[in-house]
Amino acid sequence: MKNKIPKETISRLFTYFRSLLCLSKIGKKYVSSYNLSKLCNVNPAIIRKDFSYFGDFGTKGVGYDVENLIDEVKDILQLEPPSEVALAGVGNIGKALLSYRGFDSEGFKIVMAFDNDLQKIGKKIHSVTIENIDLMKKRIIEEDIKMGVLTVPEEAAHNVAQQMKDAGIKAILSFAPCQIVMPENIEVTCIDLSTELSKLAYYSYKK
Amino acid sequence: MKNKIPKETISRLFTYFRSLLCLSKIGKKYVSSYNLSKLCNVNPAIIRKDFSYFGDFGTKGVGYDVENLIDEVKDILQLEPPSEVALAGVGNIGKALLSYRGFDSEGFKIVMAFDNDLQKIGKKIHSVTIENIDLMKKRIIEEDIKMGVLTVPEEAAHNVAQQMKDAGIKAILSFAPCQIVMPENIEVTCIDLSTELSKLAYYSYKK
DNA sequence: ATGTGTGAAGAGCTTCACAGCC
DNA sequence: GGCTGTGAAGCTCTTCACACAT
Repeated sequence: MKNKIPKETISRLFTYFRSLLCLSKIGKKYVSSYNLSKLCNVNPAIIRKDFSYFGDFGTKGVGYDVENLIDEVKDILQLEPPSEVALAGVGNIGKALLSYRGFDSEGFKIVMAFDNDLQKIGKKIHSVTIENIDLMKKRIIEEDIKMGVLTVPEEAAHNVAQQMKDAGIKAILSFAPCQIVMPENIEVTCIDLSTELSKLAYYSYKK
Repeated sequence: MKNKIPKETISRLFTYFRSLLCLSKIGKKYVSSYNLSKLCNVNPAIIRKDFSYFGDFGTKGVGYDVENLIDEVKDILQLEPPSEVALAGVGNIGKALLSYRGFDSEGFKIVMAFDNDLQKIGKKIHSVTIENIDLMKKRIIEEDIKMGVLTVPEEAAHNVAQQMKDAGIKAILSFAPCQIVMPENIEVTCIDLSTELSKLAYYSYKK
């Protein structure tokens, strides 16, 4: 039962979680893998297998208890307490992330933000005050933050990532359109918006 | 040689493309799969296999001709001419995408943008004038646009996606934190920024 | 009758390792 | 010697199909 868990499984658990919250909101008590599959666009057998990695959450002939499943998933994904995150670069994407609500239930919280633009420093977005990026390393160490978001321009990306590393950050989500090279022990995810668009263009041609 | 091509291969080609442009910029004439692997963080054997799906681009004992490979990849990914894209929702993420440069070489071009905020309508961002979203369907049909980007709030997402579908859009990139349900023949990619952050939090705990 | 949990089969992708060419 | 291109092996994830519980 505690075999290797595919990392796709983890990704899908987030999707299930979203759909389960919706079901909970409309008062659904039980859901079958089949019904969940329609909401999430995932094969029912996969859904059952995904959950079965972590335990026997369902009842045969009935399905899964929505509230109970929500709690189990929360637990698996360790959504509580939320991780504290530092954000560098308050441009458009940075602002979008800072302004995003509903983070409470999502397992993390942006608690500090940095920029090098004096116009921006001191301003407040959703209860986070923008600080001078020169102080970033010090502040991250002070507050013992372990996750960073990189929303700075490409030319600054490597430098800022390096500072995050030096400050003891263990995971970085980057939106810079370039590879961020970090040692093995630091988890890095790069989301390149333009590449995502290009990919989509490619796939839409194929139809 | 023209077997099934893994979709991961396509994703990686975009990564290679980025690195190849860098190599070209610094005047590198040839690159081996090994050197490219260090830039892209991908196993050299995979790189060779990825290219081999499309032809014999390399020279044994030498490597790949950078300029030639760039052209081949451009061709494979059909980056030219760029696809025209319509964007709905000029919030922070919408603005970020509109402001993003370097799209020329990337296979697409945002040619129209829509919002329902009268304050925004008529304003111009990077040569694109924001139009009233009520006119979206008509305008997309007029200009025969086939790709759409959804950067509207969650509550508007389904409605706007539906309008795009009705206007004949074939591919949608959505940043709304919810599943967008579309018929099989419409390609949909959802990027949920908060889920990406949560995933990263999960993986960083595991270290 | 309905729907989970799961071993086994199948599909898809990666890695190995080496022949062949420069 | 150096490096590609590729069959074969290995691995991982998905799908099937059915026993079993309600």
